[in-house]
Parts: sequence; structure tokens; C-alpha cells
Amino acid sequence: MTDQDMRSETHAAADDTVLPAGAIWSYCNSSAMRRAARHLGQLYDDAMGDTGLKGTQFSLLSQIKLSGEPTVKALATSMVMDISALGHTLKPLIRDGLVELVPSTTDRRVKHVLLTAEGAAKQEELTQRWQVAQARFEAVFGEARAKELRGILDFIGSEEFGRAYRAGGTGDES
Amino acid sequence: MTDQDMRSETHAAADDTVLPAGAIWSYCNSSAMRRAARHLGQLYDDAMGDTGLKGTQFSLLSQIKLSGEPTVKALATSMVMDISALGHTLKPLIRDGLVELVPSTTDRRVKHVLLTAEGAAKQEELTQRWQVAQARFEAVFGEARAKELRGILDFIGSEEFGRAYRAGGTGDES
DNA sequence: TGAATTTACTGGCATATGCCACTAAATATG
DNA sequence: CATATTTAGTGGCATATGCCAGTAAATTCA
Repeated sequence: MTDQDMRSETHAAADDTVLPAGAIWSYCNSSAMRRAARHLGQLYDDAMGDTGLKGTQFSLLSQIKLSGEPTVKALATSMVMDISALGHTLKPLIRDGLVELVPSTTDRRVKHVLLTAEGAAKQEELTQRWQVAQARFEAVFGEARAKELRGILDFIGSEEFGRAYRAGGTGDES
Repeated sequence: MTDQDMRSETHAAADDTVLPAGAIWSYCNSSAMRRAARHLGQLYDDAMGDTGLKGTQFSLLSQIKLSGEPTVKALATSMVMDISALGHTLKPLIRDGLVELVPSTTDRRVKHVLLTAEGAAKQEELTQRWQVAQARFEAVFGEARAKELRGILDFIGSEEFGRAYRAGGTGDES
């Protein structure tokens, strides 16, 4: 199986919308980001082992813990997730008793997300495992470099970036 | 390294949903990557407009085009995707007539993925739109910096990185 | 050469994530 | 105050993505 790895000939492409040869992730920022996220996700997921949870769930439990008792909306915003997507993602955690949704007493539209005792315990267990993946990543990538990268990713994930992006290009925007 | 710095002033929107302490993405490389990927995904998806397709599908169509007529396996490997995940992701594209799976004549286990004429046309249309998002991203992030970032993401998505990661840590196995 | 193993894909199940429509509740408006 | 509007969540539908089991075909081996 060495014949069909990554061809380059094929379609002599007569279109001018042709993209420079190579792979899509070598020039599309979003494709590159997704691809790297998939790889990292697999690596960190592996570290979660037989805990029954994945890296995404570790992120969620951790962010809930770090946020105190955020509202669903606030948690979604900070995670840069659609509020309904977050709602769906929380379901299995609620079903398994790791998380609870508690209606606010001051605003009946609002619900606060909080860890149950079991959820907090699980988060700590996962943190132990996470550190292994994190350490390995940094052993390869470099601790300082990793910190720098996270800074960049934080920026790309920020509302500030989103605003600048929308304002850019044509210069109009809403 | 339990340093709790980072985060200068979380983008606290205009509501009272301010997040207290640090955020998971300021520590976890994987969480940060996923969050940035979500944000970028939303931005690039928006650029796809009413084409009925998303950025992930643009990536797929583009990579198929750039690869020639890759096998399902080869495409999955290059995209750093599970082969079955790729199979599922291809279904809507096949259903909509943009992609075809053609059994190999030399190895009956294998199927080649190829764009139909419609798929190729769609890919070109999407490329036009993609360029808008790409240009905006680079207007904010910087063209050179973006290229550098893609290089880093490419590395993190590479098998080379995966091997180093697995070999790292405790420094055994391999 | 026939059995054991590996490889490539498929289908099922589960989570991740987004959009839209809908409901309830809080707010702004006249 | 009554109504219009905005805000927070929920449920449905669709794609994204992964794991596992099963199937078929190719390859390795005894």
C-alpha cells in the first residue's frame, strides 16, 4: 500500500481557483486548527484511560469548577460554544450524576451549572491523568513554547479576535 | 508548575457573567486548541454562506482534490481522522452527489474517493468564499504569523509528533 | 495450500457541536 | 400597565468524530 499515498499529478487542473499543491491544512488556518485539534484530542483522550470520560468532558468539568457556578449561558460563552450545544454536551454528565443544573432564584430563566461531589471527585481524578498528557505534550513541544501557543489560541478564541475579524475585510460590519 | 497566572481580564462581555479565576484553556493545550478550533470553525463556516456546506466539508472536498483519488484509508490518515469517522462524514457528500466511492480494481477491499463534476464545481465555489475568511483572518493575525502558526499546527497534527509524544513522558516503550 | 492474521471498509452507538423553532421569563416601550 | 422585544434554556435535526464489532479480501505462515 504505497502507491496511493499522496498523489500530486492527477487533475492537471485547468481551473484557476486551484489551490497551491500540498494539503489543505498547509494553507487553510481553520483546517489546520481542526486537524491539530483532532490529533491532540486523541492524545489527551487516551490519557483519560478507563475513566469513562473524554478530554472534552474533562475541559467542561474543569471549567465549571474554575468558574464557580456559572450559568449555562456564561459557560457557553466562555467555552465559545453554542448554548444549545453546551446543553446537549452537559446531558450525559447530568445523567451520570457529575453535574447538576440549578435554577437561579433571582432570574427564573437562568440555570447554574455545578459539580456534584462525585463530579468534583471525577474532575480531580481526571486532572491526574491530564497531567500525564500535558507533560508529554510539553516534553515534545516545549513548556515555554506551549505557553506561548496557548496564548495565541486563547486570542483566536477570544471575542476580541472575533470582533477584529468581523470588522476586518470590507471594513463595514454590524 | 502550578502557576495560576494568565488571563489578564477575561473578555467579560457586558453582563455580569464574569468568570472569576483562570480558565481551563489557559492551562490545557488540548482545551485551548479545541476552543480556538470552534471559534475559527464558526468564522469560516459563516464564510461558506448559503452554499449549504460547512468548512469541514470544504476541507474534505479540497483535500480530495489535492490528493487526486485517495483511498478512504489514505484520506483518513492524512486528515488525522478515524477511518469510520471519515466514512460517516463522506455520506452526506455522497448523498448529495459531490463525492463518489469507487472500488479499486486491484484490491477489492479498497475504495477510492473522488469528486464528481458537481463536487469539483462546488469546491471551486467554496474556495472563493474561503478566501474571504482566510483574508480576514490574516488581516487580523498577520499573514506571516498565520503561515508560522499553520506550520506549528501541521507539526502537532503530524505522525512525527504523535510518535514523539508516545515515546516521551516516562521515556520507555517506543 | 489452508488456517491465522492483517487490512479496508461498513454499520451501530455515543458524544461533540451548530442551527432553528419554541417556551418562559425578564425588560424595554409607549 | 399592556405589549413588543430581548434573553436563557430546551428539543429536534444534521453533521463531526470516535470506538467497537462484523465482513470481506489480501497477506503471512505453518
